[in-house]
Amino acid sequence: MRLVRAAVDLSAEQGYDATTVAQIAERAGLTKATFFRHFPDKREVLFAGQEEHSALLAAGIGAAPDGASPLDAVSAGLDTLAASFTPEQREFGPRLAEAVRGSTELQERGALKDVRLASAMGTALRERGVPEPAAHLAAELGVLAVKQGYARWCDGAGDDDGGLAEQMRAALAELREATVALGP
Amino acid sequence: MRLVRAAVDLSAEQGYDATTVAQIAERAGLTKATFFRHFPDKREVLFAGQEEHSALLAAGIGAAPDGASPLDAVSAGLDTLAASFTPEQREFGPRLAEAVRGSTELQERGALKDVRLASAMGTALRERGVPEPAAHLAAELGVLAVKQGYARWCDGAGDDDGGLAEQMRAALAELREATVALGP
DNA sequence: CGAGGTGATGAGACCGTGTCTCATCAACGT
DNA sequence: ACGTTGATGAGACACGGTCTCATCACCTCG
Repeated sequence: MRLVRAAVDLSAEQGYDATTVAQIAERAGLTKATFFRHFPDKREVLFAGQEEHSALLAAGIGAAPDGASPLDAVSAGLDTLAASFTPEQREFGPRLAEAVRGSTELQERGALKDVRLASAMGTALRERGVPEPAAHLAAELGVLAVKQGYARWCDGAGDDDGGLAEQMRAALAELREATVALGP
Repeated sequence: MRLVRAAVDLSAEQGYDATTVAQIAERAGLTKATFFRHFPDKREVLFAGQEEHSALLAAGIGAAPDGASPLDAVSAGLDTLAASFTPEQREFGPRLAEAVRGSTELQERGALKDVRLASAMGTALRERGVPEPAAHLAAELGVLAVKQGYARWCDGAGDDDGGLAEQMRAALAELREATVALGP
């Protein structure tokens, strides 16, 4: 979408906060009113399409084999999610991260997206019979794995350290192992 | 603060989204301009004073004995935080929760506050020498313990099931035990 | 007691976000 | 050619949030 590209570019040039919706629309050859027909608010132009991530994670978790442990199910969710990412999104990641770094408004929206992701995973796990607070916990690990795995995938853009799914699964495994170091 | 009371009352009556800053200020006998001299934005009138929570948690974690495990340190942070809560905040909790339930705007701000909390705890743990990703993980457990412990404390308002610190520590212990149920 | 300083407030202009309504225009099938 | 549909533009509007200037109470110092 031209609007997304315009928003990312302008945010890189002047910062997200200093960029107005009118500017974004103008650079895309449109007007403010049209912008809001495509996105419910200004922040969403950079975060659009994340409800789908929740759905994919939940689907993957639900489709995991019956005997799978909670973290196995989460891992299956990660695979399903990772499969939906395109190479284009690998370049978008760092640009978004840079914009978010400079704007509390975007950090806020990002935090909400993460909460929604965790909530979706928790629900999917509970539907598998995982009790609380294990479901909550596994969901939280899942979110951390998604974020860290995605970050590493974006970083290692050239050198192929494996696909996104591998990065996410590796991150989850590390988190799993770290639980034993938490204490008595 | 009269402004806080006015904001909570109006949010309960009409919902937070349908409440304007001018209304809040008017009910408090003030004006819009004065409202923004006390709070940086509309959301903050309901979430004010949470930077202090981060500081208290970090202080408690930093002051934990040298041999303490990461979760022990978190537990010490919970104690320090819990000690700062007043009975008045026990009644405020459910009212805030109700307002948040009806407003994505407030959910967003709440999510950001949680992220900040986790970030502060993670930093304090890293300063104790806890490596990643254990520090991140312990911080996340800490946030869950704070939220769940606080919720239970508010719920059991009349019947004294123990203080806030006990509720938070119990929640943390449950989370700790749940880690073994996550899978291989 | 009066002059000057300080801090909190009010008044109101101003810009950006987000919503809404009405008009325009191209594409489409009939 | 006609009416329909969908995307867009134009502009009014309410609200959030910032800023400047004026007012007023209070306090201190001479």
